[in-house]
Amino acid sequence: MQSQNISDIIEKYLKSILADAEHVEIRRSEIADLFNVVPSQINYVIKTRFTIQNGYLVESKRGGGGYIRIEKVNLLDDADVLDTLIQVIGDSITQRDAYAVVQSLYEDEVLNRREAQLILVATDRNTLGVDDHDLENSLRARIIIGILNHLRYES
Amino acid sequence: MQSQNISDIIEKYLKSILADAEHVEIRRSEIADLFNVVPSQINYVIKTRFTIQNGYLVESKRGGGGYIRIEKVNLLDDADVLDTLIQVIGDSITQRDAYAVVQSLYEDEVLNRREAQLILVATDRNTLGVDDHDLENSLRARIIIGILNHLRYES
DNA sequence: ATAATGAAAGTCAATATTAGTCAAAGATAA
DNA sequence: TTATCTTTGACTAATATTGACTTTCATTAT
Repeated sequence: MQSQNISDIIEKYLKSILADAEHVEIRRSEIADLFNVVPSQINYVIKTRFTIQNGYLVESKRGGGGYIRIEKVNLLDDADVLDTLIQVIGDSITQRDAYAVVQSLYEDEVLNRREAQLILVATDRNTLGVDDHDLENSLRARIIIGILNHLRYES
Repeated sequence: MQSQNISDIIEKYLKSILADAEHVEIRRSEIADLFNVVPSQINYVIKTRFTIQNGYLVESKRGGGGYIRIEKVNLLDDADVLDTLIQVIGDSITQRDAYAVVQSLYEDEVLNRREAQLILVATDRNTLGVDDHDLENSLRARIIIGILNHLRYES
């Protein structure tokens, strides 16, 4: 019923491998062949679904023996998660990236489910309801960063 | 009582599916074709008949493989209290009044301390950081109302 | 060594495929 | 009649797909 588009299916495939392994290493053209899409669609999937906001690191190499390697990283392992995230957010963030950030915080148990939902609602496009996109994205960044900064001062 | 208009019929159709399933996931154009109406009429039906006040959550995605998904949720007992608050807030609220609203929700145990703090941070004048006071107050109203609407149901 | 070749992956913009918005026109009810 | 609800469609926005062109790297030939 769901995931009718190929990108979602490829995403699930890669994540199913990552569920059992530390990382995935693919040959772009092989995955493209496997799902009958053009190679550059793999880049699209990675760019939209395996960002650092989502908690993934991607590295690759071109030329003979080239590869794309995707690794799931745990933000809590970093010296300071919140600082890292705040840097990544900067002064503007899209709803999609915000979702990824909040999801990562939930997975790392910085936020519980209810808190994560609250933040997503507060920063939802429709909630903010401003027509200027730049303003919307900067408000979202301010709200999330405000909350992240608050989290570091409470027990 | 006869309710012979198409919007009512589409409403009944969707609700009959929801009687047996947790949620419905449709392709807008398919339903529009099925009932011989323009696609945007589906939006009209959803907007007028599947509101959160009636206990429905709606989410959608555009682009290839896009969909509209309607989910029936359980409304909580607090729902009418929330209605009252939403009315009181209207389309603008000062930081001081917002504090009072959040405080009372905390006292009524609708929110715990951490959640209350989150909301106050998200709607704080410095967090929002807009110069225009009217805009600030209306953003604050939208955020709090968005959250109150979210608190209506069990997720 | 250096140059040429081929085998990868990357970029980007055009196109395709959905859903959303809004306001005008039409229909119905009060 | 008038107010509200419904229907329609033109326009907008978001997301996905595709392919031509570019860049990088390893290997082979000179």
